[in-house]
Amino acid sequence: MAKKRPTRATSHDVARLAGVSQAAVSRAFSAGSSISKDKRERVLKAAHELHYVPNKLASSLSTARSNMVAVIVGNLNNPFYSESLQAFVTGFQESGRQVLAFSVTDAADGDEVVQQAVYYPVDAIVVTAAPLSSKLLKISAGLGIPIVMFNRHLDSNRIAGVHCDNRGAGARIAEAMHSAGAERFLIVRGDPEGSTSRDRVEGFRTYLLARGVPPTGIEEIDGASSYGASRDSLRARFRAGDRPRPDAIYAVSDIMALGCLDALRTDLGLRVPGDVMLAGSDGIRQGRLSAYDLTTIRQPIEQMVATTLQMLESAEDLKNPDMIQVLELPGEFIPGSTVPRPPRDKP
Amino acid sequence: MAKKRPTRATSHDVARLAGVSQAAVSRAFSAGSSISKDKRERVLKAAHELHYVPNKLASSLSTARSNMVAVIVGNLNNPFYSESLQAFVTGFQESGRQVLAFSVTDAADGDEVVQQAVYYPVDAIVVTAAPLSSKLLKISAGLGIPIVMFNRHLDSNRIAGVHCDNRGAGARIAEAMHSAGAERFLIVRGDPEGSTSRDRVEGFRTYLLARGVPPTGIEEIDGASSYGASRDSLRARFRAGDRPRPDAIYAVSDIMALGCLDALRTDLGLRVPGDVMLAGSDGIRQGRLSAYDLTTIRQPIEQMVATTLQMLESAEDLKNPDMIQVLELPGEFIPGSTVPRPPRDKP
DNA sequence: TTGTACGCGTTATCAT
DNA sequence: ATGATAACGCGTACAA
Repeated sequence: MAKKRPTRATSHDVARLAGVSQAAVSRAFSAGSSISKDKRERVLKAAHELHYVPNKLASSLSTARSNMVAVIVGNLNNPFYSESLQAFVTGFQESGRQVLAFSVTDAADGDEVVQQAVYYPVDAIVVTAAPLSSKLLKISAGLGIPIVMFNRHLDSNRIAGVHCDNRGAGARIAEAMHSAGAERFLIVRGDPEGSTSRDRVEGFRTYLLARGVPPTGIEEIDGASSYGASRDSLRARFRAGDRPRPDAIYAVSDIMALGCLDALRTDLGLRVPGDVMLAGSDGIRQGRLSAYDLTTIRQPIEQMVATTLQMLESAEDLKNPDMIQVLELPGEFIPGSTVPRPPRDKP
Repeated sequence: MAKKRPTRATSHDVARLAGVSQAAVSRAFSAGSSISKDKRERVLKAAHELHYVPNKLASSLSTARSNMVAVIVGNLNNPFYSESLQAFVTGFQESGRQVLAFSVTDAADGDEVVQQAVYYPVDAIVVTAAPLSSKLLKISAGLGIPIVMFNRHLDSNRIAGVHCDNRGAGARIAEAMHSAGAERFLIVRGDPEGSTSRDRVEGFRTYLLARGVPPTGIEEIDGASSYGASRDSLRARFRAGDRPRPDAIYAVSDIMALGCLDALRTDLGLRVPGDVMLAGSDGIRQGRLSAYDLTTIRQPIEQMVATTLQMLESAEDLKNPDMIQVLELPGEFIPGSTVPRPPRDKP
């Protein structure tokens, strides 16, 4: 009995068995290269026998294309991120590329994670989380790895990216609440470092101030971008009797809004929107479930991912400072049942 | 002005700049190799200047360890999968390994996806989805890549794996419902090819039949492992007036159970558990939200992932047929409010 | 079409 | 401690 060889078969092994050159094996496996039909078949047969599959890592050494893309996401327990990752994995898989997944939970270690990613000669990096401006710039310039920011952007606009009109989203929510008669507003903010939370808060505030709402009428608490933290801190805020309660709450992301909703209804026994109105932003599936039916602004994830993929197709553009584009897509207002709707027609 | 070089710096470039040999550069970057302190510093300085980082792909070519692990998940829109993936990415990241993520949505293309994964010389493959028995066996044997099945198992037990006691889970749910007085049962099944759904259904049925429930008292419909499909098909079943309605529903996974819950309460206006009782399995976060409070059996994801990681540590064992272990962990009964609870004390 | 020979960027072995 | 030099597995010019 032959001893089992511990290492996998190489193209040389196949070549030897098939009685051809190693180059022939390589050709047999690359579509559209000149090789006679019967020779290819002989090679494939031998390959099958040895359980041979080409080693993509080795091939990427010579071609300088790894066909791998690093995707850096935040906490996957936030459905927005897992929905995005799903879209990316599917999308890349279709174009024959693989996703090397990285998760950054603590904002702190964001840079370190990017560092890890860069050790692999990935064809591109997609960043959907982490506040890593300076480092990113250096990498993009120094290593020559194209970077696309998804749902994030830098003020400088020096890195390509796709994101939603978050200022507009905040403003639209403010409008809905204001026109529904709200007067005392509470913002539950997410990561203050992230552009997403910042922009939404800013859009919300700006709209209200322009409508004459006094600055003291807009309060702000922290929700740490999570369901649990939001639920806890909103409950605490409402139980602290020292200040008047808000009548409208804008949680900067849906997952936080759901925490707030459960705090209001379950923990505090309030009616939404009867006692308080509430809205979020993102448009995650969970918010659409009938038990919640959250009023929100939906991010067009599919379209955003598709756009990202397109940007990466023309990767050369990403290295040319003049061709860098930062795309801002509009969000879609989803009128749920947590903010009173305006009457249909004016009589 | 120097022209920007398009390719990334290599150890040779650094060596040249620092005036040392290429080997010295390699040593400077590998901890614990013999190199003088000042030489290392000189190298690191030069490396920093050139934005040099070691290319892990090239290194894995010589070390035969890629430090990459393929994780094949099902649809990430099922929270159970995204929670698992989150745990894997975090866990692997901590031990310096990277996750190459693959998603298989159609059960059909499962084998093809595995094929893709194998092109990369990953150190291991974790399969959390896909019904790919024969192919997997061949790969594990032929390529010598360790495989661990997560939340899945083959009848043959010839591939290492970790999963929950799904038969026990089904039985436990059956017990809760039966002792709460249910008489007509409905099973909403998931992927009939997957061992998970199959085992849970079997455990549920077996328990009831043993308690004298007639086979005609146990109905079965398809939920396609998704929220939407379950909601739709349960609604359809209840609106078809030709058969008596069940008084207990076991949806084989939580995400499906939530679909059923919304169908019952929102679409059909029924009370749960007043009119019908309902339970799921998995223990996803979403089910714990107060708007649902689903009765379920929780899978110990963290523990399952930790065990998987441990198995991979001793990768040699996975190649030795005698050392392959298939671990079955108990699930935890979570008494929610969708199945009536038994009275606390017997008088 | 086919084979030879070299390069991709690292690690590892061997002298020194 | 240090520097040549040989793998690692594959693409690909080049010559035949």
